Amino acid sequence: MSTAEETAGGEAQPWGEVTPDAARRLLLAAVEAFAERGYHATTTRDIAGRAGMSPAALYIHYKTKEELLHRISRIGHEKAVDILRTAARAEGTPAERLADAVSSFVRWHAGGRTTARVVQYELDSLGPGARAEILALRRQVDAEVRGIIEEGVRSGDFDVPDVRGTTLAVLSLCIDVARWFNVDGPRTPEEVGELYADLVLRMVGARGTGAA
Amino acid sequence: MSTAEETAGGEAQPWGEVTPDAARRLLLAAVEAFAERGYHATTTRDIAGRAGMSPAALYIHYKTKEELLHRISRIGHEKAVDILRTAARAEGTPAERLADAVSSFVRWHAGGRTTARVVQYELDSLGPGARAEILALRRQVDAEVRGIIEEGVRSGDFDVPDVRGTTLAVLSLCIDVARWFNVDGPRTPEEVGELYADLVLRMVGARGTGAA
DNA sequence: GGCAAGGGTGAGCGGGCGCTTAGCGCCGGG
DNA sequence: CCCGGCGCTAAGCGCCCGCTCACCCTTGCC
Repeated sequence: MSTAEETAGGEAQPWGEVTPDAARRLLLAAVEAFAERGYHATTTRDIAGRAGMSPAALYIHYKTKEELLHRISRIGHEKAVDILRTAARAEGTPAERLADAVSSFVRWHAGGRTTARVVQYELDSLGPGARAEILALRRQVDAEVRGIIEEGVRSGDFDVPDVRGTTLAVLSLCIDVARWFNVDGPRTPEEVGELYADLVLRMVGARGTGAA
Repeated sequence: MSTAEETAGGEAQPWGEVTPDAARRLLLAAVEAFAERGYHATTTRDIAGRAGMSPAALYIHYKTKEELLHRISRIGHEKAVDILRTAARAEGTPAERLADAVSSFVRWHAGGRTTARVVQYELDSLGPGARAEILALRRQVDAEVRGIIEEGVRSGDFDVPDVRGTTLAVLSLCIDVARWFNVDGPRTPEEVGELYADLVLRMVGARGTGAA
């Protein structure tokens, strides 16, 4: 709520639940570093330095460097599922709910690009156990979007020959925003969210909304 | 042309132009290793080992590990520009050319996922000079696709309110294929190419083709 | 005021990294 | 038959990595 919960990039995040304070600062520093240089190119000394602490301090709160990535990834994926679930369970036509889901999901990827980058692109750096846990959350993400599209097809609002493939494409489009979005670029997260909601409605052949 | 130019994954690549033979084997080994584990997590010992050589052999043909990535990235991007340029300069309606460009670009990302992954996702691991060179090639990629869309808008075949944004979305969709495509999955590169060409034609509001 | 507990530090260990160097075997030309 | 050069290897250098350990300073309870 307050600006104290935002990073320099202006991203409000649900890191408030992470305690104690030093652990949260380390997690935030790790998100920044992983997003900038990638997990493997980031050193524990760099993370600790960004958090204003000595290299050894990291190991008081986290067992390994990988635990940091795991924690970040799980919190991020839970947030993603939450965003999509909220949109999917809302009232309104399938088209309205799909547009809402896409625009808020895109806003999250663009506005919280730092976090989203780590969440979406550093999955392979996790060990087998942690990766399996995250993949389960990803299946939930897929299921929420597919649910909206299936409902639109049943009600006749959408025209989609390949539901699974189209779901994949819609999610892919949203996720890739984290790769190319630039905070200093010409578009705001809100503008990209609107544009993408429009494009997705076209992809599912929605009648009478957005697409002329 | 022959199977000798293909990797175990079955990807035919233009690595034929790379000589001598040992240099090509090292480059191929680097592509595989970078795609599997990422640039920073790959060791020069691993690359040399995959090519069946000692660690020191690498430095006879390449000055640094980064030069390997640079070479791979440039060859890959040149191929990408070539694919899109060929489709853009072909004969036919804008819709036909856009569908062709998307389906062949997607086939390249899916079929040559190993190479495409390195080309699309390891850009940040390059130094400033090399990155600038590659970014110039990326602008050519963008220009080719934008050109087709602009032409379709002028001729009235397409309905696109935001040409730059839609171009970005189309390319983003294609590129992200390299992230999620799985050789052992249910879809062939050709099927994904067709599906995506259809989706893109819907995104640009193409009249009378593909989208019902 | 004594003291246990816990967050923090400085120094450093073992190891693996990118890269170098001295030298070996093979092969074509005189 | 000798030899120069090239492709390659074995060994290893210096560095920095993830992580540990012995110790310190603050805080709250009696």
